[in-house]
Formats: sequence, structure tokens, C-alpha cells
Amino acid sequence: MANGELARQQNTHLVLTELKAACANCNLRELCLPAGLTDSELDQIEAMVNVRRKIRRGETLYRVGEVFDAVYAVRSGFFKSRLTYEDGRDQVTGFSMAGEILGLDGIGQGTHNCDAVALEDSEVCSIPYVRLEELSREIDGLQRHFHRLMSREIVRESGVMMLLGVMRAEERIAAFLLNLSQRLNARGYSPLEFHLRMTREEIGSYLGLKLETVSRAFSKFDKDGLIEVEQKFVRILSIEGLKQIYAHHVN
Amino acid sequence: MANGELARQQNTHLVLTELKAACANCNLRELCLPAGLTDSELDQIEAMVNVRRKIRRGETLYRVGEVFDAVYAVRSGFFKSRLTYEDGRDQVTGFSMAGEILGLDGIGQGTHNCDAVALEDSEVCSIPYVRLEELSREIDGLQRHFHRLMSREIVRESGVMMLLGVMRAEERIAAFLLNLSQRLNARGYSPLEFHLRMTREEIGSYLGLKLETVSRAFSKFDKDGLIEVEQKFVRILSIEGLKQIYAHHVN
DNA sequence: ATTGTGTTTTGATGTAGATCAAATGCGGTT
DNA sequence: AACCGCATTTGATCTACATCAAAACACAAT
Repeated sequence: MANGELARQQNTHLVLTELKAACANCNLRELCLPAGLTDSELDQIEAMVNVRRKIRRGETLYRVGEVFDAVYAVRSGFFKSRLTYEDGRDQVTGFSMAGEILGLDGIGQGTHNCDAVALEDSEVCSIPYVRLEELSREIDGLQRHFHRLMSREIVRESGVMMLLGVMRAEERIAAFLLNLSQRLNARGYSPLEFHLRMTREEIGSYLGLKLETVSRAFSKFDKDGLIEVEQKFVRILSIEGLKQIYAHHVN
Repeated sequence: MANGELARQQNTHLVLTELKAACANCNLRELCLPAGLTDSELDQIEAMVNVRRKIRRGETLYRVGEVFDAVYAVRSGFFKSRLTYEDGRDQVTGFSMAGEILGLDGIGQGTHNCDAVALEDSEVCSIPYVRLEELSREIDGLQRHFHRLMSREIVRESGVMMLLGVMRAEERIAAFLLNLSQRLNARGYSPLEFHLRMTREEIGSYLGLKLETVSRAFSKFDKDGLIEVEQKFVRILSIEGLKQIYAHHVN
């Protein structure tokens, strides 16, 4: 492009102000950041969040074995985290949407422990870990917030362990749909109608099921009037009905 | 006892000095604490670890819903962490041995998210979370160490997710034995001979299997000359053989 | 020693979900 | 419009593990 240079010059200013004002104006602020920050604390935090990065659908934010030096806040888009076993079998360990933090698994060994793959064009804020360490020594609320985020990830994972360890196929899928619904709701989206960003196979991998089993459960829920499914579009007709799926298990 | 009072008086001094010197002399120090602490930092940390608590076999260190105010370092003994579902089904989410940290799940919501049950008479060091927050603002190494511990717990759990999501029964059990072996080895115990502290049912719950399946796998491994099992006693005859169990899966 | 209680082993049978297979549908490319 | 590659659905069959059942064993209490 002939006017690429000009465009870039104009952008320089735009990008800088955008970065400077980023967190204060971000509608995901209450998800990413602790409440009750002073203006100067917010300034410090904004200075720390120094890079926005765009990830195209299908590309990875990081991969197993890469050096860990930052955690990421999802600004827009959708990710899966994936662990691949030596023989090629893989396990989706989580799905991340706007306002959620990715990369916490890397702190322990200093290298990333899974792949984070964008399931749609996405944007993340990059937060260098050494800066995060420094700042959380200065800002009590940030320290605690960060600890909470890690702890919640531990709790989330033990929930998945329970799902994989004790629930039956339809229970897992009902739980999965309810969880998605609730997270979308927390972000101001409809909890009753949404587009799945992942394939049946990815859902299956997350839930420890085969894609055919996922598909059959969707069809069954549809037939039973609990949901309407059409490809990736889902409408929940009965939250209560889904909840009951895993309430009346015969032990 | 008639001389209980006297014994307690003598103990007062003993206990205090024991606490004062606790971490510096503790043989689990390199598991619990960061390396390279100065003497004064070590003093501060020792002051923070202010309570030793004994938990009898079968008793709980904490339960779901209890207020979280401390994390615990296992000094001796063995614990399971357990999540109970509304209908009574439960999932063992982990086993903890000396030098490991319990309770990290509580930070997120301020209440414990699982039960921690002693599988044998055990002792823990109690570390009040607010003191830990304060100190990790002052001691960089402690902050990082704590973050690492949490991150490793996240990684451990995603490993279990893979185990539950993609492995077959015998693979899970081989992986379980190898993991135990490796952790015992890191603590100076024999990696090849050990006593299981948990029942077949608890192993099964952890691995998403029924106790009969666990028992059958043990018998099979024994018959195949990979291990010797006699009740809770296990001798590993071929580490390599166990590793191969989950190497040659037909995808 | 004896009784009781809980754990483990082993066998016989059942089943939830995997696997195999084929048809249908959809989005992107030429 | 026609084609291709990929995702999804649905049916038929298979199988790994669960379930059911019973015996053997370990350990604690009396």
C-alpha cells in the first residue's frame, strides 16, 4: 500500500493513547482488575499492560515448552487450552473468553505447559510477569486479586476433575452448557442464546467424550425440549431442565 | 495423668524453641521454602509459621465451606483432598504428602472448596494467609515461590484432567504408581517399595475408576511381573514396564 | 480364639459410550 | 454453479469398564 507509512504514523498516536487509557476504560475491568484502585495505582497498572496482541483464528498465543514471561488477559475472542500427549491424543483443558486470564500454568516451570489456541480472531493484553510481581508487591489489592485468579483456576480445574471422574455423558454436557451460559451472562451476553466457538470434537475432548456422543446428547436435549441446536447455534429453553439432568442420578 | 501440668510447663519452652527453629532445621525446607533466604528472612518466615497442628487418621484438616484463613504445609503424614457432589458421589482430587501445600483452593472465594482428610496420623504447619501476603511483599523469593506453588498445582490438575480424559484404566494406574514413586523418591524414600496410604476405592475415585478395576489392574501388573502387590504394600519391579503401559496405545 | 467390620480379590454379566460407517450439510475457492 | 474439505448427524455394532455377587483376607475389639 502506498499510504501505509502515513497510516502508521497516525496510528502511533492512537495506539499510545489507547494503551494509556486502556484499563480505565476497559469494559472488562471488573473481571481483570481488583476494585477500589486509586487513580495512580490504575496508572501504574496501565503502564504494566504494555502490549496488545492480535491472534487469528487457529493461531496459538503460546505453545508447550515456550519460555513463559507474561500472562494474558483475553480482551476479545475465544481460546482453548490444549495438552497433547506423546502419542498424539490430546485433551482440551479449558476454554477462555473475554476477561479471563491465560498463561498461569507457565509460572511454575518458567515454560508454558499447554498450547493456547484462538478459536476465533482474538485480542489479548499482555502482562509481563516480572512487572506483575513488582506491582503486586506495591498494590495490595493487585496481589490479592492475582492470588484469587490463580486459586479460582485451581478450583475450576477440580470441578472439571469431578466432571470427568464421576459424571455421565449427559450430565457433563448439561454442566458444560450451563457453565457457558453463566459466563456469557456475566459478560452481558444472553445466557440463553449463543454461538459455540468450538467444534463437537473440542467439546468432547474437554469433557472426555467422543464427538458422536456430544452430538447425540445435543440431539436428545433438543428432542426433549431442553434446548434448540442448529450447528453451532444453541438456544437454551429450560435452564431448570438442564440442571435436573445431573440432579437425578441413581447412585 | 497426675503430672500433666508439669509436662505441659516443660513443653512450653520446648514448643517455643521448636517453633523458632522450625523452618531452618526442617528437612522439608527445600520443598516448602525458596532457596537463598538470608537468616533474617528465614526468621521472619519462621515467625509466620506459628502453629503446628496434629490431625488424626480419618479427621479433616478443613472442610468445604469453612472459612479460609491459612494454607498448610504437610510436615508428616498423608492427606487426600475430596470433593463431594450433591448426590453423594465424590471425587478424590489429590493426595498430599510431606512437603506439599494444602488449602490453595480457598483463596479464591475465602472459603475452602474441598475437604482435606488425613489418611494417617499427620502433622501440618499452619501458615496464616494474611501473614503470607505481607511477607511475600517483603521477600521477593517468597512471593515467587508461592506463585510457583500455585502454578504447579494448576499444572498438576491439568495432568489429572488428561489422565481422566484420555487414558485407559491401566494407563491411569501405571501413571499413578509412577507419580507416587517419583514423589517418594524426591523425599528420600525408596521409589521402588512403598505402602499405599489409601484404599483401592480412593485410588479409583482419584482415577475415575471403580475399586474392582483398580484391583484387577494391580493383579494384572503383578502377574505380568511389573510389580508385586500385597494389600497396601507395593514393590515396583520394572519402572520401564510401567512407562510402556501408556506408551503403546493404539490411537 | 472369636467375632465383626471393612478391604481386597476374582468371576459372571450388563451397559454406557466408543468405534465404525455412511449420509447430509456447510463454508470457502475457483 | 460446482467442487472440496470439514463438521455434524444418525444408525449399527463392539468393548472397556461398571455392576453384581461371593469368597478370602486383615485387623481391631472382646
